[in-house]
Amino acid sequence: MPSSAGATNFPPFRYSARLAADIESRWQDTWDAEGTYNAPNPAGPLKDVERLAGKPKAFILDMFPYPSGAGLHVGHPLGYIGTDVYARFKRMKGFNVLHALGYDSFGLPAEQHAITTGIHPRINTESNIANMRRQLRRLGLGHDARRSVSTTDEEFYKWTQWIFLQVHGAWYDTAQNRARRIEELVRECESGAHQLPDHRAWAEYSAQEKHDYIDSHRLAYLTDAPVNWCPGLGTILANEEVTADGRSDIGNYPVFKRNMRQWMMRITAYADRLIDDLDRLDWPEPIKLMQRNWIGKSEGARVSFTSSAGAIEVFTTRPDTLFGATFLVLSPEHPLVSAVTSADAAGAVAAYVAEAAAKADDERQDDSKVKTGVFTGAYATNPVTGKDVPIFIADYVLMGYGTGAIMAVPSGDQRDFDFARTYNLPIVATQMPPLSWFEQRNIAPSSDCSTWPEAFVGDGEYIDSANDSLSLNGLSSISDAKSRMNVWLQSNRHGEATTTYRLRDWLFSRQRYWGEPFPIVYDEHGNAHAVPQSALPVLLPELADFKPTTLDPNDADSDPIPPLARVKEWTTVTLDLGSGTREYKREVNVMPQWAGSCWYEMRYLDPTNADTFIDPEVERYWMGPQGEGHTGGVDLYVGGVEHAVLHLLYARFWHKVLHDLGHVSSEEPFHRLFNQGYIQAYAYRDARGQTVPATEVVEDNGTYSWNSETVSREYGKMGKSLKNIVTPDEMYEEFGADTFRLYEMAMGPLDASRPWNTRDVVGMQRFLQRLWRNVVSEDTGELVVTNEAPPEELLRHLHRTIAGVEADMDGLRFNTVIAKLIEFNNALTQHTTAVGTSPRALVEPLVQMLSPLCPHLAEELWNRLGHTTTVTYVPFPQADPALLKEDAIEVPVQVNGKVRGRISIAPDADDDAHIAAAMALDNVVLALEGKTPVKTIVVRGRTVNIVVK
RNA sequence: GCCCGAGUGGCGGAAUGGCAGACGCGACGGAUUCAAAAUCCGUUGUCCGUGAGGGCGUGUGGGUUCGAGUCCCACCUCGGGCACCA
Repeated sequence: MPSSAGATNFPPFRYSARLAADIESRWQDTWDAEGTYNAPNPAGPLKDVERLAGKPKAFILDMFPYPSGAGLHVGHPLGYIGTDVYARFKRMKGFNVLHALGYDSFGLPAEQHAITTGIHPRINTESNIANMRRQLRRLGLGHDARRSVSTTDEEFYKWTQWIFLQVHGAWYDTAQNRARRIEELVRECESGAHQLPDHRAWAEYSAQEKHDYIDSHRLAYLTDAPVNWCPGLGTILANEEVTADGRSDIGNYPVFKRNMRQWMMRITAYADRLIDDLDRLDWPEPIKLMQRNWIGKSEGARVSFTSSAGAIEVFTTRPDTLFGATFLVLSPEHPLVSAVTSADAAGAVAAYVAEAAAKADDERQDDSKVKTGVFTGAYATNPVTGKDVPIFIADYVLMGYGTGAIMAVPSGDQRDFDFARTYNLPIVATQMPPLSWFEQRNIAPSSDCSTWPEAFVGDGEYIDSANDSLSLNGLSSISDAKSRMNVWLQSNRHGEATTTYRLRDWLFSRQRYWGEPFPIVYDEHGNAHAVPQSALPVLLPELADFKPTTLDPNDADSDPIPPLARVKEWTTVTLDLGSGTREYKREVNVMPQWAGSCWYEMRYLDPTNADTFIDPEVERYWMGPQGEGHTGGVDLYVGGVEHAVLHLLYARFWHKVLHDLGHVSSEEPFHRLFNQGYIQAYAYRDARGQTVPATEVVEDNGTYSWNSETVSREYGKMGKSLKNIVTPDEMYEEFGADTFRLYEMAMGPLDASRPWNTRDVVGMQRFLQRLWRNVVSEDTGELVVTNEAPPEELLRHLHRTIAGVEADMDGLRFNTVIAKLIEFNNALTQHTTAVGTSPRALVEPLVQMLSPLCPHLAEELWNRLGHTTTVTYVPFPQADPALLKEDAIEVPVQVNGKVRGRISIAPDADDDAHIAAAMALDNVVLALEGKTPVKTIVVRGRTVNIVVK
């Protein structure tokens, strides 16, 4: 029925989903068979020097995907299509392009899946990867398949472990400002070149003391770090998995914040370089800002206040306001809390400390909450005023930042101001705010802070800031006042200028199974030793049960038993590490998922190298610095903003360590970064709050209904539970991959998030159908292209299009590329419809420009046009400047900024010609009637504006 | 709460400080058709006007400028990150 009706009328050679599927699978097979997208290396197993042929290189990279069990939805490939289009464009511009995709396949979801199903995570992970490869192959991405590595491959994680050993085997030399091999530190200790902290010589250190001293300098080191320990689940929890009242999200077990022995990475040693080198990266400014804020460098001072319990060191970023410090606040965890607390206050203080321990850090710092705190009953002395100031404890002060103690200057800090108001503490101004500050707040200027509604932060003249040997009075800049105060503090031994960072060292241990084992063993004294490189990889042992061992939920002092700890035959190992064959215990934690994603891009470059993680020559070619002062790194890195801080910071840190140790020539992993947006979707709920299938919802004038029941709409991610998933497979079925690719690129700028709307996809299919018809007859399948000379106007239009498309492609503005191609194709369609044929001189460049976006269709048309080789490496069309020049352009004429008409004028006409033409317009004459022109502004070729009174 | 970003027709969006709404969807009208689909052509921010034309319009309020979607200040709403999801 529908088939017979359709079959009789439907043109046999129309570009339909079925024809697209046929074209697409044929070309995908051809590309695979011919290795069309294989990129040659200058050395090593993938060496092919002939194909390098003096081309410039472009290393284009997508953020490392996790192979999810749910498969892809249409939101996932957005970035991959974007990089593919760009990579194809660069190939046509003569670049040797490397584009590949691997899998970040360790991690929690696979482990959770294994726990619930009992299926080994490797089996599950591999089938997920296979499914994702199938879905992506169908998209026609031009990836070099030989370079698709997975972090769970033994040959991959061997090198992750090797890099861990490099970090472990290094220390940071602050004098040279770089990492060096730990053996060099040992030699410097032995020779006396290294300054030891006590007065003894290295030779006087015991073997254990030497070991401890060296270990304490490593970039990977063991320490007691605070974690959320949940014995009821047997695991450590993320902050987000802990509820506000300190229990586990899952199971509602108690969670204890306590210290545990963990591997850490000394990323703080690189804080300055991680900040400074941002200046040399081509990254979006907001991302750089987020990294700078995350590292949180602040220059300030440590100031020592004397108290009954001894000196209390505070860190402040505003030493210039020390004269206004009217109380001190210690973190509840501060070691001096119990020593300073008076007998009277002891009860209240102990209760507050316990309460604070149960809160999460982010909750404690929530500035919207009322500040809480308790007076300790003790006082300290302000070193500049000599006055006694009360000591409080309050949970908004965190132990992990600065010294865990602050001097409170309520007149100059809003949190201190709130606290002072709550507890009736004195507020003393040390700076006079400018008049405008008072005006905005509708109060009379006064240095009496009782009239102030809030603290003043900014440059203002210093007042009441003097003692016998120091005066800041009359200064008006914060930095001048700071440096004068710092000099005074230093010379009077009350403190010193210092720099602190918000950045903390990186906690690197996970009490899990599905991760890289550490290449570390412990001797009978508990000392950690590196496994020799020859013993890598340290393979993950087989396991049948992946559950963490659960313990008594209320026993805060128990220790986690990670899955690996249960594999007795694995944990005990006999090795000769230089002191004879002995028995050692393996480290039973595993690395975090970040580890693999910190260096994977380098393995793409040399995926099969068995001798080294990457051949230095290969690294230099693809990632090396491109000139003096250039950091080197990936030429384009595309991924979501959600990785703005952590992944990008960790990867930069590892890269810098490898650079310092001489393993890589580049200083940074990712030279240019671009953040793609998200494709989101609408979801609908009925009156009971149940989600209903989004595809079945109908819209009528702003109201939505499902089964004639009104439903409410919400906007967010695609997800199974929201019943709003659309998959690429559905799009391949309904439209074909090229239409799907085109729609994803056309729906908005790559860096913006937008909602998916299947209904709109047909617009792109119609465009491709029109384009197809301009080349191939729908009825006969014959070419409709001839060698006729193209009309002048269309030729000009083509060259305007080429120029615009090239610029937009370079700027990753694929949505406007597509708009320009559609405009040109629409113009061509008019000609072709009228004449019956299309000029080859217009069709071929159009097909070439389309090919990065719709590679299958372009290959097919290119082939039908008589070409026998792939369109992939055909040079991109060039715009002819002679055809871009216009005889006359249209310029709007404004009167007082309002458009009153348009003039047509030569593009190189002078100001007077513009004005004369503008004044001659009827509508302008009308608008000027009875008014006096006072000024005329001409922006040549842009606008004429006549200002009248 | 803190840090970063975004708000433009019915919808997705376009616009080096210089003609707001390119291109696509939808809607409406026409051609074709026995009819429909498909295709092709046209209209489509809004209000006033038969028309030429004019008023108003880029989340809200202010400011800078001859001129502001674009720059500055404040506010509102939404999205991302906050260290064991990665």
